[in-house]
Amino acid sequence: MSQRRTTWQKQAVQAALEAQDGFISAQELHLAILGTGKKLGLTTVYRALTDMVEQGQADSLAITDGEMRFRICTPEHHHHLICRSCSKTVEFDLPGFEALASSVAKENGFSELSHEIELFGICSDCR
Amino acid sequence: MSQRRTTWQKQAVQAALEAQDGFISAQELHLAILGTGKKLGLTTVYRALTDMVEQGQADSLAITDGEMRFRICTPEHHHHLICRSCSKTVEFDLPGFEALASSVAKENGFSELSHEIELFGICSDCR
DNA sequence: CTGAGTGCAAAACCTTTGCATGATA
DNA sequence: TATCATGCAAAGGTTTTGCACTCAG
Repeated sequence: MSQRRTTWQKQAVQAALEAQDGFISAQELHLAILGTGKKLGLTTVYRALTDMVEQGQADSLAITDGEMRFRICTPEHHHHLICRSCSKTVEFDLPGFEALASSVAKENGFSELSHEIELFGICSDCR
Repeated sequence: MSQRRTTWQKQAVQAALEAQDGFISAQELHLAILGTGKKLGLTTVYRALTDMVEQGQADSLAITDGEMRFRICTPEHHHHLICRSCSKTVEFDLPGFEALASSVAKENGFSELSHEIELFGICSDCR
């Protein structure tokens, strides 16, 4: 597909994504990088993110707002509770949850289950 | 926000959505309605769906393909395993999963937890 | 009657693609 | 040098908005 050359643009995208601890959209990431003084095109951000997802270095998630969000793929197990109304995201830890999830995934022939388990609800502020 | 008048167009959208047993995009829903002989604008479908989501009559879900999907909100508890690669969706049942999910949601002040719990992975065909 | 709902077209939006230029190995 | 990557602009797709018209209440 390509030989994956190393460019400062790709490194900038990866660095900017690593600096985030949650999901971020391509547009936001682009602005964040521009904010650091580096100047690169939005197109490049999209292509770098697509590459990273293909190589398993990043996860992508679509929320109900028209933008796609990306996140660095880490071995950490994060679970998110996402507010359907304001998109506020809360991390939580739930022992046993992951085991249940992966067992059901295996039963259905699924592998590489996302470490991101997303639950959607309405948060207390929006209730 | 509005006085929610009853029109045959809204009824058609709701009926078409109820006829589906899974998620369907606004575009597909529009085509489905046109297929029944009824003629209405795509704009109206979007507005009807937005209304239904606001009133809690429908659930919306964004997958990583650029289209938003909608689904009638029923008391049934469905869980989905979604393939990150081909978007194939498998329903599964996992006793105890829901209890865990709702308990963690309550602990974090979240209510109206979605009955749709989505797990993302790679299915056997795409592995 | 009155105003919310509809529908068409145009706008806005995010994302992808084409192609010439610039940079990497 | 030979490719691959970048970046701009344009295209592509979905969703939203403006506005005159229609219809439910």
